Amino acid sequence: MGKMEYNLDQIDYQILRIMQDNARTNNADIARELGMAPSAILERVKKLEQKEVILQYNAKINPNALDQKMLSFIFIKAQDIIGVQKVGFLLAEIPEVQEVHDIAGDDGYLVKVRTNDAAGLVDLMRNTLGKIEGIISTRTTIVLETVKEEQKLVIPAKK
Amino acid sequence: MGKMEYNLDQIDYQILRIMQDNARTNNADIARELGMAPSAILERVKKLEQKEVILQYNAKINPNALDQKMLSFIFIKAQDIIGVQKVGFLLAEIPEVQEVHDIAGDDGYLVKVRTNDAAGLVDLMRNTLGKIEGIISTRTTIVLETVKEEQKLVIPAKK
DNA sequence: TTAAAATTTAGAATTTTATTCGATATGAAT
DNA sequence: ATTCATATCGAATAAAATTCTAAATTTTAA
Repeated sequence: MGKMEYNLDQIDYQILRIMQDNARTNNADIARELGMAPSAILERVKKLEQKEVILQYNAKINPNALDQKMLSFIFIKAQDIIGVQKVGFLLAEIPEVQEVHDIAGDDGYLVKVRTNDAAGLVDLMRNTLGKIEGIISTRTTIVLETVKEEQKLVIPAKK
Repeated sequence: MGKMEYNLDQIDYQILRIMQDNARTNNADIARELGMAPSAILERVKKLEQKEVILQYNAKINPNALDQKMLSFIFIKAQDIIGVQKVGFLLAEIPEVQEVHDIAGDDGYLVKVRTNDAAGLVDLMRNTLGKIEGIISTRTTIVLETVKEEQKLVIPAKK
């Protein structure tokens, strides 16, 4: 698994470029833009899904609309065996935790967390992180303002 | 701006919950699940878009499929005037930069960057970051492995 | 509490899009 | 050249989105 040829061509890239910007673009529009038939686009998209090039479609929701105004990054030092992310998996189970990265250096994790407010963060750290075995220490960085937050990848241009 | 009442009810939350998981779920399916008419769902979704509760729909693309195997976080100390993120905006313009956060503490930014490999990172730092005026210093954290990476928000449950 | 106004919903009609499928083309391997 | 696999097109069909109006519900104000 993971060992696979994706073999994407320029048409795939163009489709990905469009879908990355608006996942609800319909086949007819994509077809028009690429000068192809809608059915051909459909085939391509299905194949991209099947090959797990497109992993999922999601709606980006405004955190403010759900009153989630606080964003933090927490460095977590753990006593995990290298390569076995026991603590990592436990962290990943927490709904407020959006990202968990195993990072080089201080043998630990970098975790991205979204909460309503500072109280929510404190609560999470005390009641949820606090109960995870194997956490040695944490260091929290608070986000004052987010300038950019996207997950768009740079898609190779025509050669 | 930003001062607005979202006034979301349980039905909206349910719709958001569904759309957050799969932005291509059709109205008929949502309607069935919520016991409503498709046209009512359509109205709701349109309103959610209009109120900017739903910000956009995007396809999550597998970074490996585009050979982007390297993920890094860079702390950037800048000489920006507080509240005026000149450097922040310049960083946000870089395609490989997915996130730019103004963080508390060392008056700087936390930046999330995706490149093909280590060489790509070095190249970016030298040729792109290196040309931005006002950057005092950088500290880079390299991600060895990502355990979780989502942007899903915790949606309030029924009261 | 009641009445008017505004909003939301259902359901049918219509338009648009997705999907299927056979025919044709393209390309690589034999 | 022949076979096999893959892609595309284009028409036909199925499904979904969208529009619209009347009825129902909720909100507001009297």
